[in-house]
Amino acid sequence: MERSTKNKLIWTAAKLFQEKGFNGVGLNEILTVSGVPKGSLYHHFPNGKTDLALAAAGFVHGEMTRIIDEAFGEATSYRDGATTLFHKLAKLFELMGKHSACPVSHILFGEPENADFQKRTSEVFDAWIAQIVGHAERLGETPDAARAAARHLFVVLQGGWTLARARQDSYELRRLPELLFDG
Amino acid sequence: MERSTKNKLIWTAAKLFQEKGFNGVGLNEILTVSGVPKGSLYHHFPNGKTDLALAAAGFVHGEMTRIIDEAFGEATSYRDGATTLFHKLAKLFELMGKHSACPVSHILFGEPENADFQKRTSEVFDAWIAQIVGHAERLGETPDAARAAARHLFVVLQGGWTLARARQDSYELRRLPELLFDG
DNA sequence: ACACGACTAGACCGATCGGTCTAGCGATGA
DNA sequence: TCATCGCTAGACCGATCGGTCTAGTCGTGT
Repeated sequence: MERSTKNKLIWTAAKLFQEKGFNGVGLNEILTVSGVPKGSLYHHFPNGKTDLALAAAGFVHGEMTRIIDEAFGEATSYRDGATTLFHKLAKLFELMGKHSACPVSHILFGEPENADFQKRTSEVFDAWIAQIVGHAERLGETPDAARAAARHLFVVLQGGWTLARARQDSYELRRLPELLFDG
Repeated sequence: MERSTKNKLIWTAAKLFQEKGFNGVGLNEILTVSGVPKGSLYHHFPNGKTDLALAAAGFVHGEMTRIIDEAFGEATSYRDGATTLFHKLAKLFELMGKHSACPVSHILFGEPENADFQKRTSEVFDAWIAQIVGHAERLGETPDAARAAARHLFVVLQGGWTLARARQDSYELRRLPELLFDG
Protein backbone atom coordinates (compact mmCIF):
# COMPACT_ATOMS: atom_id res chain seq x y z
CA MET A 1 0.00 0.00 0.00
CA GLU A 2 1.47 3.26 -1.16
CA ARG A 3 2.16 5.52 1.78
CA SER A 4 0.24 8.57 0.65
CA THR A 5 -1.30 10.87 3.19
CA LYS A 6 -4.71 9.40 2.56
CA ASN A 7 -3.48 5.84 2.98
CA LYS A 8 -1.58 6.70 6.14
CA LEU A 9 -4.85 7.98 7.57
CA ILE A 10 -6.76 4.85 6.57
CA TRP A 11 -4.09 2.52 7.88
CA THR A 12 -3.72 4.32 11.20
CA ALA A 13 -7.47 4.65 11.66
CA ALA A 14 -8.00 0.96 10.93
CA LYS A 15 -5.42 -0.05 13.51
CA LEU A 16 -6.70 2.26 16.23
CA PHE A 17 -10.37 1.54 15.62
CA GLN A 18 -9.70 -2.18 15.84
CA GLU A 19 -8.10 -1.72 19.22
CA LYS A 20 -10.44 0.75 20.84
CA GLY A 21 -13.55 0.95 18.71
CA PHE A 22 -14.99 3.86 16.80
CA ASN A 23 -15.84 5.90 19.87
CA GLY A 24 -12.66 5.02 21.71
CA VAL A 25 -10.40 6.91 19.31
CA GLY A 26 -10.33 10.66 18.88
CA LEU A 27 -9.41 12.41 15.67
CA ASN A 28 -6.50 14.05 17.39
CA GLU A 29 -5.03 10.66 18.22
CA ILE A 30 -5.35 9.46 14.65
CA LEU A 31 -3.80 12.69 13.44
CA THR A 32 -0.90 12.58 15.91
CA VAL A 33 -0.07 8.92 15.26
CA SER A 34 -0.24 9.27 11.49
CA GLY A 35 1.48 12.65 11.48
CA VAL A 36 -1.17 14.23 9.29
CA PRO A 37 -2.77 17.63 9.96
CA LYS A 38 -6.47 18.05 10.39
CA GLY A 39 -6.93 19.94 7.15
CA SER A 40 -5.71 16.97 5.14
CA LEU A 41 -8.16 14.65 6.82
CA TYR A 42 -11.11 16.82 5.87
CA HIS A 43 -9.75 17.25 2.37
CA HIS A 44 -9.66 13.50 1.75
CA PHE A 45 -12.70 12.67 3.87
CA PRO A 46 -15.15 15.56 3.68
CA ASN A 47 -17.57 13.87 6.06
CA GLY A 48 -14.89 13.47 8.67
CA LYS A 49 -14.69 10.63 11.12
CA THR A 50 -17.52 8.55 9.69
CA ASP A 51 -16.05 8.70 6.18
CA LEU A 52 -12.71 7.66 7.56
CA ALA A 53 -14.23 4.76 9.47
CA LEU A 54 -16.01 3.50 6.37
CA ALA A 55 -12.77 3.75 4.38
CA ALA A 56 -10.88 1.91 7.12
CA ALA A 57 -13.54 -0.80 7.15
CA GLY A 58 -13.25 -1.10 3.38
CA PHE A 59 -9.49 -1.45 3.70
CA VAL A 60 -9.63 -4.23 6.27
CA HIS A 61 -12.38 -5.89 4.27
CA GLY A 62 -10.03 -6.03 1.30
CA GLU A 63 -7.18 -7.33 3.42
CA MET A 64 -9.35 -10.04 4.91
CA THR A 65 -10.60 -11.03 1.47
CA ARG A 66 -7.02 -11.36 0.31
CA ILE A 67 -6.04 -13.47 3.33
CA ILE A 68 -8.99 -15.80 2.81
CA ASP A 69 -8.12 -16.27 -0.85
CA GLU A 70 -4.47 -16.92 0.00
CA ALA A 71 -5.36 -19.46 2.67
CA PHE A 72 -7.74 -21.44 0.50
CA GLY A 73 -5.77 -20.95 -2.69
CA GLU A 74 -2.89 -23.07 -1.39
CA ALA A 75 -5.19 -25.72 0.01
CA THR A 76 -6.08 -29.14 -1.35
CA SER A 77 -9.11 -29.59 0.90
CA TYR A 78 -11.57 -27.37 2.73
CA ARG A 79 -10.16 -28.51 6.02
CA ASP A 80 -6.63 -27.56 4.97
CA GLY A 81 -7.77 -24.15 3.81
CA ALA A 82 -9.66 -23.41 6.99
CA THR A 83 -6.74 -24.47 9.15
CA THR A 84 -4.35 -22.28 7.18
CA LEU A 85 -6.77 -19.37 7.50
CA PHE A 86 -6.91 -19.63 11.28
CA HIS A 87 -3.13 -19.75 11.51
CA LYS A 88 -2.77 -16.72 9.27
CA LEU A 89 -5.26 -14.81 11.40
CA ALA A 90 -3.53 -15.88 14.60
CA LYS A 91 -0.33 -14.39 13.20
CA LEU A 92 -2.15 -11.21 12.27
CA PHE A 93 -3.65 -11.07 15.75
CA GLU A 94 -0.18 -11.29 17.29
CA LEU A 95 1.09 -8.64 14.92
CA MET A 96 -1.61 -6.23 16.06
CA GLY A 97 -0.56 -6.63 19.68
CA LYS A 98 -3.28 -9.04 20.81
CA HIS A 99 -5.63 -6.18 21.56
CA SER A 100 -7.52 -5.94 18.30
CA ALA A 101 -11.01 -7.27 17.77
CA CYS A 102 -12.49 -8.56 14.54
CA PRO A 103 -11.63 -5.60 12.32
CA VAL A 104 -14.95 -4.80 10.74
CA SER A 105 -17.22 -5.41 13.68
CA HIS A 106 -15.16 -3.28 16.01
CA ILE A 107 -14.92 -0.39 13.59
CA LEU A 108 -18.54 -0.34 12.56
CA PHE A 109 -20.45 -1.57 15.60
CA GLY A 110 -19.62 1.56 17.55
CA GLU A 111 -22.61 3.49 16.26
CA PRO A 112 -25.57 1.12 16.12
CA GLU A 113 -27.90 3.93 15.13
CA ASN A 114 -25.88 4.76 12.03
CA ALA A 115 -27.64 2.94 9.21
CA ASP A 116 -24.59 3.13 6.90
CA PHE A 117 -22.43 1.38 9.46
CA GLN A 118 -25.08 -1.22 10.14
CA LYS A 119 -25.58 -1.96 6.45
CA ARG A 120 -21.90 -2.12 5.68
CA THR A 121 -21.19 -4.53 8.51
CA SER A 122 -23.86 -6.89 7.29
CA GLU A 123 -22.61 -6.65 3.70
CA VAL A 124 -19.03 -7.38 4.63
CA PHE A 125 -20.00 -10.39 6.74
CA ASP A 126 -22.16 -11.71 3.91
CA ALA A 127 -19.29 -11.22 1.45
CA TRP A 128 -16.88 -13.18 3.65
CA ILE A 129 -19.31 -16.04 4.10
CA ALA A 130 -20.07 -16.14 0.36
CA GLN A 131 -16.35 -16.17 -0.39
CA ILE A 132 -15.79 -19.12 1.92
CA VAL A 133 -18.79 -20.93 0.44
CA GLY A 134 -17.17 -20.51 -2.96
CA HIS A 135 -13.89 -22.02 -1.80
CA ALA A 136 -15.68 -24.88 -0.06
CA GLU A 137 -17.61 -25.77 -3.20
CA ARG A 138 -14.50 -25.52 -5.34
CA LEU A 139 -12.77 -27.93 -2.95
CA GLY A 140 -15.45 -30.54 -3.34
CA GLU A 141 -18.14 -29.81 -0.79
CA THR A 142 -21.76 -30.00 -1.81
CA PRO A 143 -23.61 -26.65 -1.89
CA ASP A 144 -25.51 -27.46 1.31
CA ALA A 145 -22.42 -28.65 3.12
CA ALA A 146 -20.49 -25.64 1.87
CA ARG A 147 -23.04 -23.19 3.23
CA ALA A 148 -23.19 -24.88 6.61
CA ALA A 149 -19.41 -25.12 6.79
CA ALA A 150 -18.91 -21.46 5.88
CA ARG A 151 -21.36 -20.26 8.49
CA HIS A 152 -19.78 -22.49 11.07
CA LEU A 153 -16.32 -21.21 10.22
CA PHE A 154 -17.41 -17.59 10.35
CA VAL A 155 -19.21 -17.94 13.68
CA VAL A 156 -16.33 -19.83 15.26
CA LEU A 157 -13.87 -17.26 13.96
CA GLN A 158 -15.79 -14.36 15.44
CA GLY A 159 -16.21 -16.06 18.77
CA GLY A 160 -12.69 -17.41 18.86
CA TRP A 161 -11.29 -13.98 18.14
CA THR A 162 -13.23 -12.58 21.09
CA LEU A 163 -11.87 -15.30 23.36
CA ALA A 164 -8.34 -14.80 22.06
CA ARG A 165 -8.61 -11.13 22.82
CA ALA A 166 -9.95 -11.69 26.31
CA ARG A 167 -7.13 -14.11 27.09
CA GLN A 168 -4.54 -12.21 25.08
CA ASP A 169 -3.51 -15.50 23.54
CA SER A 170 -3.42 -16.25 19.82
CA TYR A 171 -3.49 -19.96 20.59
CA GLU A 172 -7.25 -19.61 20.99
CA LEU A 173 -7.37 -18.90 17.26
CA ARG A 174 -4.97 -21.65 16.25
CA ARG A 175 -6.95 -24.34 18.01
CA LEU A 176 -10.26 -23.45 16.37
CA PRO A 177 -9.91 -26.12 13.63
CA GLU A 178 -10.31 -28.79 16.32
CA LEU A 179 -13.70 -27.33 17.08
CA LEU A 180 -14.76 -27.44 13.46
CA PHE A 181 -13.39 -30.81 12.43
CA ASP A 182 -12.86 -32.97 15.54
CA GLY A 183 -16.13 -32.16 17.27
CA MET B 1 -34.05 -6.28 41.20
CA GLU B 2 -35.16 -3.64 43.61
CA ARG B 3 -35.44 -0.30 41.85
CA SER B 4 -33.17 1.72 44.08
CA THR B 5 -31.26 4.64 42.65
CA LYS B 6 -28.10 2.58 42.54
CA ASN B 7 -29.80 -0.29 40.74
CA LYS B 8 -31.45 2.04 38.26
CA LEU B 9 -28.00 3.32 37.38
CA ILE B 10 -26.58 -0.17 36.99
CA TRP B 11 -29.49 -1.37 34.92
CA THR B 12 -29.50 1.65 32.61
CA ALA B 13 -25.73 1.61 32.22
CA ALA B 14 -25.76 -2.09 31.37
CA LYS B 15 -28.35 -1.58 28.68
CA LEU B 16 -26.69 1.42 27.09
CA PHE B 17 -23.17 -0.01 27.26
CA GLN B 18 -24.35 -3.18 25.57
CA GLU B 19 -25.76 -1.17 22.71
CA LYS B 20 -23.06 1.39 22.17
CA GLY B 21 -20.02 0.27 24.11
CA PHE B 22 -18.23 1.92 26.99
CA ASN B 23 -17.01 4.90 25.00
CA GLY B 24 -20.21 5.29 23.05
CA VAL B 25 -22.25 6.35 26.06
CA GLY B 26 -21.80 9.56 27.98
CA LEU B 27 -22.57 9.97 31.65
CA ASN B 28 -25.20 12.57 30.84
CA GLU B 29 -27.09 10.06 28.73
CA ILE B 30 -27.05 7.47 31.51
CA LEU B 31 -28.19 10.11 33.97
CA THR B 32 -30.99 11.41 31.75
CA VAL B 33 -32.34 7.96 30.89
CA SER B 34 -32.25 6.72 34.45
CA GLY B 35 -33.47 10.01 35.88
CA VAL B 36 -30.71 10.19 38.45
CA PRO B 37 -28.64 13.30 39.20
CA LYS B 38 -24.90 13.32 38.86
CA GLY B 39 -24.26 13.65 42.56
CA SER B 40 -25.97 10.33 43.24
CA LEU B 41 -23.82 8.58 40.69
CA TYR B 42 -20.62 9.73 42.35
CA HIS B 43 -22.02 8.90 45.76
CA HIS B 44 -22.64 5.26 44.81
CA PHE B 45 -19.67 4.95 42.44
CA PRO B 46 -16.85 7.16 43.73
CA ASN B 47 -14.64 6.24 40.79
CA GLY B 48 -17.24 7.32 38.32
CA LYS B 49 -17.75 5.78 34.93
CA THR B 50 -15.28 2.91 35.30
CA ASP B 51 -16.84 1.84 38.61
CA LEU B 52 -20.25 1.93 37.04
CA ALA B 53 -19.10 -0.14 34.07
CA LEU B 54 -17.61 -2.79 36.35
CA ALA B 55 -20.84 -2.90 38.36
CA ALA B 56 -22.88 -3.19 35.16
CA ALA B 57 -20.63 -6.00 33.96
CA GLY B 58 -21.06 -7.75 37.29
CA PHE B 59 -24.82 -7.42 36.98
CA VAL B 60 -25.01 -8.91 33.49
CA HIS B 61 -22.58 -11.61 34.57
CA GLY B 62 -25.01 -12.61 37.28
CA GLU B 63 -27.97 -12.51 34.91
CA MET B 64 -26.15 -14.66 32.39
CA THR B 65 -25.16 -17.14 35.07
CA ARG B 66 -28.77 -17.40 36.12
CA ILE B 67 -29.93 -17.92 32.53
CA ILE B 68 -27.37 -20.66 31.95
CA ASP B 69 -28.42 -22.46 35.12
CA GLU B 70 -32.08 -22.18 34.21
CA ALA B 71 -31.50 -23.51 30.70
CA PHE B 72 -29.47 -26.52 31.80
CA GLY B 73 -31.47 -27.08 34.97
CA GLU B 74 -34.57 -28.06 33.00
CA ALA B 75 -32.63 -30.21 30.56
CA THR B 76 -32.28 -33.97 30.39
CA SER B 77 -29.28 -33.90 28.07
CA TYR B 78 -26.48 -31.49 27.23
CA ARG B 79 -27.93 -30.97 23.79
CA ASP B 80 -31.30 -30.04 25.24
CA GLY B 81 -29.77 -27.61 27.66
CA ALA B 82 -27.68 -25.92 25.00
CA THR B 83 -30.66 -25.59 22.68
CA THR B 84 -32.77 -24.06 25.45
CA LEU B 85 -29.96 -21.66 26.28
CA PHE B 86 -29.72 -20.38 22.72
CA HIS B 87 -33.47 -19.86 22.58
CA LYS B 88 -33.47 -17.98 25.86
CA LEU B 89 -30.68 -15.75 24.63
CA ALA B 90 -32.45 -15.16 21.33
CA LYS B 91 -35.44 -13.93 23.29
CA LEU B 92 -33.21 -11.69 25.38
CA PHE B 93 -31.61 -10.36 22.23
CA GLU B 94 -35.02 -9.44 20.84
CA LEU B 95 -35.97 -7.83 24.11
CA MET B 96 -32.92 -5.60 23.97
CA GLY B 97 -33.89 -4.32 20.55
CA LYS B 98 -31.51 -6.42 18.43
CA HIS B 99 -28.76 -3.88 18.86
CA SER B 100 -26.96 -5.25 21.85
CA ALA B 101 -23.72 -7.16 21.71
CA CYS B 102 -22.51 -9.85 24.09
CA PRO B 103 -23.03 -7.98 27.35
CA VAL B 104 -19.69 -8.36 29.01
CA SER B 105 -17.42 -8.03 26.04
CA HIS B 106 -19.09 -4.87 24.83
CA ILE B 107 -19.02 -3.21 28.21
CA LEU B 108 -15.46 -4.09 29.07
CA PHE B 109 -13.64 -4.24 25.73
CA GLY B 110 -13.93 -0.50 25.24
CA GLU B 111 -10.76 0.29 27.11
CA PRO B 112 -8.18 -2.34 26.19
CA GLU B 113 -5.50 -0.52 28.17
CA ASN B 114 -7.48 -0.74 31.39
CA ALA B 115 -6.07 -3.78 33.18
CA ASP B 116 -9.11 -4.12 35.45
CA PHE B 117 -11.45 -4.36 32.48
CA GLN B 118 -9.18 -6.82 30.73
CA LYS B 119 -8.89 -9.05 33.75
CA ARG B 120 -12.59 -8.97 34.53
CA THR B 121 -13.54 -9.91 30.97
CA SER B 122 -11.26 -12.90 31.04
CA GLU B 123 -12.57 -13.98 34.45
CA VAL B 124 -16.20 -13.74 33.42
CA PHE B 125 -15.60 -15.75 30.27
CA ASP B 126 -13.75 -18.40 32.23
CA ALA B 127 -16.58 -18.56 34.74
CA TRP B 128 -19.18 -19.09 32.04
CA ILE B 129 -17.17 -21.83 30.38
CA ALA B 130 -16.55 -23.55 33.72
CA GLN B 131 -20.24 -23.35 34.50
CA ILE B 132 -21.15 -25.00 31.19
CA VAL B 133 -18.49 -27.66 31.72
CA GLY B 134 -20.15 -28.43 35.05
CA HIS B 135 -23.55 -28.86 33.46
CA ALA B 136 -22.15 -30.99 30.66
CA GLU B 137 -20.46 -33.34 33.10
CA ARG B 138 -23.56 -33.54 35.26
CA LEU B 139 -25.54 -34.48 32.15
CA GLY B 140 -23.27 -37.37 31.36
CA GLU B 141 -20.42 -36.06 29.24
CA THR B 142 -16.89 -37.18 29.99
CA PRO B 143 -14.61 -34.45 31.36
CA ASP B 144 -12.75 -34.16 28.06
CA ALA B 145 -15.91 -34.04 26.00
CA ALA B 146 -17.44 -31.56 28.44
CA ARG B 147 -14.52 -29.17 28.14
CA ALA B 148 -14.51 -29.33 24.35
CA ALA B 149 -18.28 -28.91 24.19
CA ALA B 150 -18.28 -25.93 26.54
CA ARG B 151 -15.60 -24.12 24.57
CA HIS B 152 -17.41 -24.87 21.36
CA LEU B 153 -20.68 -23.57 22.76
CA PHE B 154 -19.08 -20.40 24.08
CA VAL B 155 -17.26 -19.61 20.86
CA VAL B 156 -20.32 -20.26 18.72
CA LEU B 157 -22.43 -18.14 21.02
CA GLN B 158 -20.08 -15.19 20.82
CA GLY B 159 -19.80 -15.43 17.05
CA GLY B 160 -23.47 -16.11 16.51
CA TRP B 161 -24.40 -13.11 18.61
CA THR B 162 -22.18 -10.93 16.45
CA LEU B 163 -23.84 -12.25 13.31
CA ALA B 164 -27.31 -11.84 14.81
CA ARG B 165 -26.49 -8.25 15.61
CA ALA B 166 -25.15 -7.52 12.15
CA ARG B 167 -28.24 -8.99 10.53
CA GLN B 168 -30.61 -7.73 13.24
CA ASP B 169 -32.13 -11.18 13.33
CA SER B 170 -32.44 -13.36 16.41
CA TYR B 171 -32.87 -16.42 14.21
CA GLU B 172 -29.09 -16.47 13.86
CA LEU B 173 -28.99 -17.35 17.55
CA ARG B 174 -31.80 -19.91 17.43
CA ARG B 175 -30.16 -21.91 14.66
CA LEU B 176 -26.80 -22.24 16.42
CA PRO B 177 -27.61 -25.70 17.84
CA GLU B 178 -27.49 -27.07 14.28
CA LEU B 179 -23.91 -25.92 14.07
CA LEU B 180 -22.99 -27.64 17.31
CA PHE B 181 -24.84 -30.92 16.92
CA ASP B 182 -25.56 -31.54 13.25
CA GLY B 183 -22.15 -30.58 11.88
C1' DA C 1 6.47 33.87 -15.39
C1' DC C 2 2.08 33.13 -13.77
C1' DA C 3 -2.36 31.14 -12.59
C1' DC C 4 -4.70 27.50 -10.75
C1' DG C 5 -6.10 23.44 -8.29
C1' DA C 6 -4.65 19.85 -5.07
C1' DC C 7 -3.12 19.41 -0.85
C1' DT C 8 -0.99 20.72 3.73
C1' DA C 9 -1.02 23.20 8.00
C1' DG C 10 -3.01 24.39 12.25
C1' DA C 11 -5.62 28.06 14.78
C1' DC C 12 -10.03 28.20 16.24
C1' DC C 13 -15.09 27.01 17.37
C1' DG C 14 -19.18 25.47 20.17
C1' DA C 15 -20.59 21.24 22.25
C1' DT C 16 -19.91 17.67 25.14
C1' DC C 17 -16.95 14.90 27.88
C1' DG C 18 -15.91 12.91 32.78
C1' DG C 19 -15.43 14.73 37.16
C1' DT C 20 -15.76 18.04 41.42
C1' DC C 21 -18.08 20.64 44.78
C1' DT C 22 -21.45 22.83 47.68
C1' DA C 23 -26.13 23.10 49.22
C1' DG C 24 -30.03 20.97 50.88
C1' DC C 25 -33.48 17.23 51.67
C1' DG C 26 -35.42 13.72 54.75
C1' DA C 27 -35.39 9.79 57.83
C1' DT C 28 -33.52 8.27 62.18
C1' DG C 29 -31.94 8.39 67.02
C1' DA C 30 -30.84 11.11 71.18
C1' DT D 1 -36.31 19.45 68.92
C1' DC D 2 -32.39 19.18 66.90
C1' DA D 3 -28.03 16.97 65.32
C1' DT D 4 -26.54 13.57 62.19
C1' DC D 5 -25.81 11.29 58.06
C1' DG D 6 -27.04 8.89 53.75
C1' DC D 7 -28.38 10.54 49.73
C1' DT D 8 -30.17 13.80 46.16
C1' DA D 9 -29.67 17.79 43.32
C1' DG D 10 -27.42 20.29 39.81
C1' DA D 11 -24.21 24.28 38.92
C1' DC D 12 -19.78 24.39 37.54
C1' DC D 13 -14.92 23.08 35.83
C1' DG D 14 -10.99 22.23 32.56
C1' DA D 15 -10.11 19.07 28.91
C1' DT D 16 -11.20 17.09 24.86
C1' DC D 17 -14.42 16.13 21.33
C1' DG D 18 -15.58 16.44 16.06
C1' DG D 19 -15.70 19.91 12.79
C1' DT D 20 -14.81 24.60 10.26
C1' DC D 21 -12.07 28.02 8.19
C1' DT D 22 -8.31 30.66 6.33
C1' DA D 23 -3.62 30.90 4.92
C1' DG D 24 0.07 28.94 2.72
C1' DT D 25 2.77 25.42 -0.06
C1' DC D 26 3.73 22.86 -4.02
C1' DG D 27 3.50 20.90 -8.62
C1' DT D 28 1.74 21.40 -13.20
C1' DG D 29 0.00 23.35 -17.65
C1' DT D 30 0.19 27.42 -20.41
